[in-house]
Amino acid sequence: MSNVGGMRIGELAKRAGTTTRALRYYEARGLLPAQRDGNGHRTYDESDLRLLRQIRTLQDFGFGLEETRPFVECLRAGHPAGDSCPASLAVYRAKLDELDGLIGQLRSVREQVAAQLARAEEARAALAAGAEVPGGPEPVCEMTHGGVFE
Amino acid sequence: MSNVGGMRIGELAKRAGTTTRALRYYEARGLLPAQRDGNGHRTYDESDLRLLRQIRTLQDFGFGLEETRPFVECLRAGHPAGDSCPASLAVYRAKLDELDGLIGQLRSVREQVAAQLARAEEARAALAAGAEVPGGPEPVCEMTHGGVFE
DNA sequence: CGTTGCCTTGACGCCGGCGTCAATGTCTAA
DNA sequence: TTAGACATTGACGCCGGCGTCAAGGCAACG
Repeated sequence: MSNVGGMRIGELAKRAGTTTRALRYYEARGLLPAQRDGNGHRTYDESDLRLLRQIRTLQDFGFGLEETRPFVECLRAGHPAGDSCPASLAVYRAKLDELDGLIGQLRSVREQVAAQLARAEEARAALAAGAEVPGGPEPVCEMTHGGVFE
Repeated sequence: MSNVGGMRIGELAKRAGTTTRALRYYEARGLLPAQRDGNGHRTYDESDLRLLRQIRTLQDFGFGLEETRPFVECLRAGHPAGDSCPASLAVYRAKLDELDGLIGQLRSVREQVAAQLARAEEARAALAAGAEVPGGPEPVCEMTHGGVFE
């Protein structure tokens, strides 16, 4: 059943498009344990590659490492896909909620910043117009005039 | 011109809704320098409060400390508002771009996660339907059945 | 026999914005 | 006098996901 194609950490890293440092980190976190050969070198097989790819995919989507754990365990349990298990689906849903909340916040902030910008630009336009009027307000500082007083 | 109402760090922090630690941090960053009294205690006046409020407002909007600097310097230069200066407007615009990019990314991720979730749910529905058929696929593991094999 | 190349563990660095001690000083009220 | 409430500087901790360096081991190749 399990593939015999043992590879070492460098090769696995390359094939998954990541680094050996990351792999050791995953192992330290208990996310991707490795077999060892006679020299103490980590040994991985094809199924490890699948687990690792699952991790990487989720990471690229912005999932935290802990959030990938259910997917990895699901795969290790023999399921056809990392998201074949309820726990994985729960993570999906939680992430959707999180994203919705975040997107909402960011849009709100964006609106307010845009409003501030518009207001400030208008104020500056009003100032410029006032400057054209004889007896307009005195110049405010160097930053509004390109370092004249610098 | 400058207000005589000298207060110490604790009071300023309270009035601005922040902490003394933050104020010392801002000073260390050169963002909000303070006068000292005979005992080496920091002394602030009302104008410092205005600067600090500008910083806090922007921070609440998600601006980094360095991004607040133009606003603070603008105020210190005597302008009526922190965003009366071109440099501040530039920060506004940069932030808008940043937010737009971020929001776009998050929406893209949201769509893909939603699609994955839909796909996975459909797959599970198909599995369940298959189980009802005589001679359906064998049960996959404990995670799909509530810990039967646990 | 030396060099290259892969592997090992351990430990510190980074980023941002402070929180949280620790040890010490100063002023004030009872 | 003593306690309490304020202040000071210095320094380490945190979070996440590694990067990067250090010091060493083992194998294969020329």
